[in-house]
Amino acid sequence: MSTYLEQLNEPQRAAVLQKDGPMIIIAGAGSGKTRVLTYKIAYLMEQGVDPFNILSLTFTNKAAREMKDRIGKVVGYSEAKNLWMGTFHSVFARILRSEADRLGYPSNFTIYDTQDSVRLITAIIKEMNLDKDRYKPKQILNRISSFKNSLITVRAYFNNSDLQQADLEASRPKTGDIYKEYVDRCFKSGAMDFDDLLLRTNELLARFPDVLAKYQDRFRYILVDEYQDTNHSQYLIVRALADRFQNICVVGDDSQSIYGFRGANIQNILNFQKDYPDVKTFKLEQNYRSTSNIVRAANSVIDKNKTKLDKEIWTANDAGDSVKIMRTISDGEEGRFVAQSIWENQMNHQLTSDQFAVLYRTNAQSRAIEDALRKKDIKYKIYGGISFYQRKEIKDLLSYLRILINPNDEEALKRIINYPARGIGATTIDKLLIAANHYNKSMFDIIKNINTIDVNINAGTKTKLQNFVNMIQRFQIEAQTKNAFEIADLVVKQTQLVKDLQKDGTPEGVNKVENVQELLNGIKDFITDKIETGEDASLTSFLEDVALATDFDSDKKDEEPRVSLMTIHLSKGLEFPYVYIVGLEENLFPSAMSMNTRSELEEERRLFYVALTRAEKAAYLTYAQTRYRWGKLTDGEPSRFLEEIDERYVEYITPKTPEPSMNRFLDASLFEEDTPKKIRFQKPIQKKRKEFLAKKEKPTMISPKSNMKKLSELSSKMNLFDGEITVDNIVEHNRFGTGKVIAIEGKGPNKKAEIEFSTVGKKKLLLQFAKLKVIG
DNA sequence: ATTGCACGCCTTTTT
DNA sequence: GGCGTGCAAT
Repeated sequence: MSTYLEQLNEPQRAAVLQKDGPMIIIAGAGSGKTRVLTYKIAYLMEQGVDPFNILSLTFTNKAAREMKDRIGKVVGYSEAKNLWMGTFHSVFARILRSEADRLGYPSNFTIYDTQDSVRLITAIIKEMNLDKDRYKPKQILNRISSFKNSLITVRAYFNNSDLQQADLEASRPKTGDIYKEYVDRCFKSGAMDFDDLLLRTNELLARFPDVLAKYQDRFRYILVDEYQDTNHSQYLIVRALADRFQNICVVGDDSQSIYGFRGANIQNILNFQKDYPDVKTFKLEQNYRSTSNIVRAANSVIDKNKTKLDKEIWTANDAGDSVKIMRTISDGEEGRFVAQSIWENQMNHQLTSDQFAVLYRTNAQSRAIEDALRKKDIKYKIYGGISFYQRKEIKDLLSYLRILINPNDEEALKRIINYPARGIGATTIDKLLIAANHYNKSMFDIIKNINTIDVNINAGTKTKLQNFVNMIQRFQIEAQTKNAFEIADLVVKQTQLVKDLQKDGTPEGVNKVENVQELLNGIKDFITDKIETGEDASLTSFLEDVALATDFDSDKKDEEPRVSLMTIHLSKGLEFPYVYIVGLEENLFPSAMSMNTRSELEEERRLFYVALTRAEKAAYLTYAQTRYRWGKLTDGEPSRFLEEIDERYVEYITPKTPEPSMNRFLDASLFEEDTPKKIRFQKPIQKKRKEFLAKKEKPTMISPKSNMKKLSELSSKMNLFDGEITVDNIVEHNRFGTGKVIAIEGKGPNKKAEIEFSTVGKKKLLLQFAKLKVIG
């Protein structure tokens, strides 16, 4: 018997050794799920199953790579390489590419991201002369997305009077027409959105029995991780593919189902037994990850949910510290508490930053945490949020590359046809769109034949369009002999894209140039990487990677350790020794949008459960009594989840604030700066829960006068207050070096200084953001 | 056709 | 507090 089997506990081993037939593994948080999946695949291969016949669907591409790596260690890398592993989206994008012609798509179809989809829908709403306040593009996209994930095609929609009635009652009778136009336009553009990757796969398997048979035969063993988060569309794909051999193994935890909003159907896991009556069920209930205080605290909360499978998570680990609950006065103080606490834990226990994670409900919360960490000089990395690839300058360059591959890509074309400005304005684009719709051709086709088609565009503009097409076609020819990096580099040079970014001279512009450079480097790395591993290094493959990459996939190693900042959703599947969960306030977590129904609230509770069970050694839960939201100060109540934790496992602590903060400028951080080493919280105090949660600490008011005095004293000491900077000052900027102030303009937050830097020349900087130090 | 500014909406969460 | 859109000015 292989040695790795000895490393498993009883239920884990049983799950690994169950080779054939349908099975479900209910895997509690931290119960060694990945280990089981890894060994299970290794075991299958040892039993003579060809890796070509194994399909493993994971939640992130990174998880797939790591698992492949671990399997490689057991059975050999050359064998493991042949496994099909990846996310639903990336695996089926690959299959769709090779079968695209069946569906009338080009094999190099574009993948539209959410931004592309929203822009297209916005355009359609405008073209249809509909009120964009009534038809909110994002809302419409969500609705279309839920149609697609339930396999409701345009035709199905128009055959379903209930759906149409619902849209009519919502005063959006044209929803179906928008849906139809959106689908048509995507098709004409040779583009699929995220949901299409699943919907079209279903279409492919349903319409072409030979294709279905081919993949059924190919994927004799199918494993699906995070099964609780699959939606109906994914569920149908899996069921179709597994239908012939029925060797289907799904792994999941109903308590960690947190993607209901994007169509995940918890029933998929709850009803698995109904679909496969002879299913074997395994339960992994021993948690190896966390202290028993954390496990018990988490259990006590999730027990409040009615909808759940029967299981009891337990651990043999030590009790460990209590879960700490911390009340702070503001979101600013919350951030400083987190930073201070991380710093102390690092000092006291000799820990590196990568042992810490800060988790929050919404991306917007990261700001306060970032500010505080930066002030303490603690390195961090943000996952999610606005991704690198969403930035305007990056999307613009990528759009050029997309056009080379697929000239029909309408969204890419609209982005770059007049960027950098070449005198092709909105009016011209509108005319082109109308012609494209009229002749049922793509916009690019119209432009290509601009001289033979009857459009009301003047000769000068026609020449400009001609030049544009010629340029694109030149790139296309070059692309046949050059690699992705050389092409991207050529595009940047020929279009003068960087020059355009440079000419505004602002720090933002500099940053954008750096981003473009980073993208070029990224393409270079991609190519080297793929050539080394013998994989597809084409531009198409790069663009697909970009479209489907998650933040974790680009995770660079050999960097210095950093604190991880991310939403709770993104933290699923990860673990950290020290976890801070911030913003535990009513209307934020649970979210105000999710408190209307029991099932929404239960999903929020599962989300909290996921957050808490990320922690190995210690968990800190914080909430703020006031918080800036939409730029306004708002009051908050402690989250109900705090009260739901069994009191035996928690402890309340209060930050010691040296001076109550009066406003943003007179923030406590100003006072802290020179005493960072002092331990800043009081010893943990156990208070009565109700009393603690109910107590409101009102900041003591300082009279505005003394306030201002204190402020200016401080600022003169610390060079942080913009009032100090005047003409002729010599200042220091952390990127541009030293310079002389030439002029000051604007006031309040818009106050700018014009500075002559010795390195980069004249710059206008917003004092609010440019952390300038007066040095003379 | 481009630029600058005011306004409004925004924030759940992601492939 | 931030971004995109729409409108007015040039």
